[in-house]
Amino acid sequence: MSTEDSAPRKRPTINDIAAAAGVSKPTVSRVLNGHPDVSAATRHRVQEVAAELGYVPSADARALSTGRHGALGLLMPAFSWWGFNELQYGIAHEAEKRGLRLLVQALHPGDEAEREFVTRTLPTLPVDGLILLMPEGMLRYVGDLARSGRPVVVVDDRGNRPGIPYVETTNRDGVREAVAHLVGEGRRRIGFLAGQMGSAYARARFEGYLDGLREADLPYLPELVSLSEDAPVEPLPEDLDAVLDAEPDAVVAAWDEIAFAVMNAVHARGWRIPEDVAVIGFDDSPLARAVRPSLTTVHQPCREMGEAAVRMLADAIEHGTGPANASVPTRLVIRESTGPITTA
Amino acid sequence: MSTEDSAPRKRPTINDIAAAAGVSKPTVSRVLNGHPDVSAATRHRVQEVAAELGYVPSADARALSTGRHGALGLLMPAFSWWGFNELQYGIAHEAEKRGLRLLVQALHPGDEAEREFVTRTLPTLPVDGLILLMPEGMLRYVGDLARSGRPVVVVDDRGNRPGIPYVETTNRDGVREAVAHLVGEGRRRIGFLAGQMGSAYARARFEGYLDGLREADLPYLPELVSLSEDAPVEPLPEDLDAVLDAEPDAVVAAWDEIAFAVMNAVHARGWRIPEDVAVIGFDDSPLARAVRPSLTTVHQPCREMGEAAVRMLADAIEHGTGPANASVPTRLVIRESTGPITTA
DNA sequence: TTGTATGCGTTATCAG
DNA sequence: CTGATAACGCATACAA
Repeated sequence: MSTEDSAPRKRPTINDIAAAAGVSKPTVSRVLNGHPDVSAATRHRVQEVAAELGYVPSADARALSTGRHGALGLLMPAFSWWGFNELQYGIAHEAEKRGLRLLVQALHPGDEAEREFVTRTLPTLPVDGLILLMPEGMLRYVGDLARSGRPVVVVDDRGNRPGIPYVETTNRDGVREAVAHLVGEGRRRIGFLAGQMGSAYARARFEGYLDGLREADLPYLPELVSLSEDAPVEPLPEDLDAVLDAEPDAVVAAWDEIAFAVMNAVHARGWRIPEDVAVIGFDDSPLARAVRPSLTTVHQPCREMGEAAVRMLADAIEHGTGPANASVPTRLVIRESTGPITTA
Repeated sequence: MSTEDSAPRKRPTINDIAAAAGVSKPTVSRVLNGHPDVSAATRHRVQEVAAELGYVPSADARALSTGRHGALGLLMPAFSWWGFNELQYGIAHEAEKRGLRLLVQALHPGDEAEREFVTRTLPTLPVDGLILLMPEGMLRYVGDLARSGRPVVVVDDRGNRPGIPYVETTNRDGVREAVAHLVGEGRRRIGFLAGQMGSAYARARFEGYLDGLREADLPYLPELVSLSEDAPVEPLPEDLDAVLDAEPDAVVAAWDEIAFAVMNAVHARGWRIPEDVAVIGFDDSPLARAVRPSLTTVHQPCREMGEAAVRMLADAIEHGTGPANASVPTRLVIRESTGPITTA
């Protein structure tokens, strides 16, 4: 019905525009790239013709000519992470705003695969910069990454690499606020539970706990704290029990998974949440909202972290900016697992 | 310490290789692309020199020359989905195996944004094919997508578009098996709960329920079923209550969220799971494992679905294969919410 | 089996 | 302000 051909013809190039507009190729290029030194008349004509022809630039040709790919790469680990979806959306969104495409590269576990990746596939990626997501083992190679000539940003690095810029969240402050919230509800025996402490953010959150106590002039009671140096992600059941034996009226968990374990243990003892003991987590993973009672927790702004990472990377690509980390603020999300204390 | 320059020199091109190996450019190209008509001697020499120089091909140049980008695009919706991480990992993995890169493009909600996307940014994407993930509103434009000249595959299309190949899971069979499992545990009054039925997979799962009943010679009891035509994602509380009032000894939920709602309602009545009533979900979302009791559910193989999508797309790109859908098999994951019946 | 010439679509350099 | 011309790195006819 319309006048368009249904057969998808060859895409028009700047050559076609040039011919149709009666100007030269470079002039078209200048117009399309917004260069100032073009007469208003020709600029107008060229734009008109370009629109009429349905011109879309060739990313590949541009990349070849400029030496820049106009894209950045996201290296994703093999394991699933609750915040990945949001983080990537933030990255993709911010990248698009800046005219950058997003290339995703899956990382494979295992030494062999990592080495192979760094030496073989990494150099071939047509990207101007890299975002490395919680690389775990990859961290050993992060130096090589940086040396590959392209700027690198690490998101939520566990144990920051010197010289590599990273994006984190306000781990310390977030927990401090959480403690303050509990104090405001009348809690005085506030416990802290963490699993493995091998990461920078775990230590930061513990510091935030101490800050919170200090701020409220509460004493540090070792029996209310478990840092399970060598435990897996969650604290050992006996450590958890030990803390509960000390009868806290609130527990701050270093991350949500721990909070869920706490809630189960508390329920098992027949104690009520939040009447007898309040529970606060960290992350605001999807589970936090779904669990009963729903979990008050420190929201980790994954989408914003992704955006920040892209901003840093884009700056580094354009102005060769050096390492300048970013710390995206958390936000306390109050749900059902906290509330005024009821127990004597 | 080593002999390498630390200053990242200009990347070597096939020109450099040609010069160093004393052959011509095209010869190098042929060797690198595995063309047969090259003498073993030169082939060897070229490969040696290429390795020595640390040559990596330029994806951009190759794309420009061949007219193929060697990449495929994943269109991701703005909302979070529990299976996205796994799905994308499957896509990325399979794409890499086939030497394809993965471009991720975020979709923005809203009519204006969608139209803008299809007409402006979509044509510029340097990809040879597109994977469209549960596009919701985008479905209106899926025709335009296909007409853009590049093959398109839809993952988990709700209400399949004619002519557009899609990847789904065995919704019908999965539920049938779930029912069989319940029957095997002695359940006889098996209910079925769904939220909105506007999607193809919801209807398929209901059919599976009917299949299961039929297979076990169980009667279809309308009072045990709620299809809430116009409800939101979860069924209305009154519908749920109505089904429970009919005293089922098991409930199959069309997806996990519904199962969680069922579990809460069952607990609220003081009934035990699974002793009094068993519950089975569909999806195997992360919550299913975390909830107490953990949820028996039909596992939806997101990673495999991603792999299948890439296979279909790659075939379509290479051989221009027409629409040939894929159905990836589900797997029943038995956890605590089912078990032998105890109630009289 | 190998080399020459040319083209892919764009930007950059340099005259005019 | 504009237009020739070259260059980006690679692949492909075609000729040798």
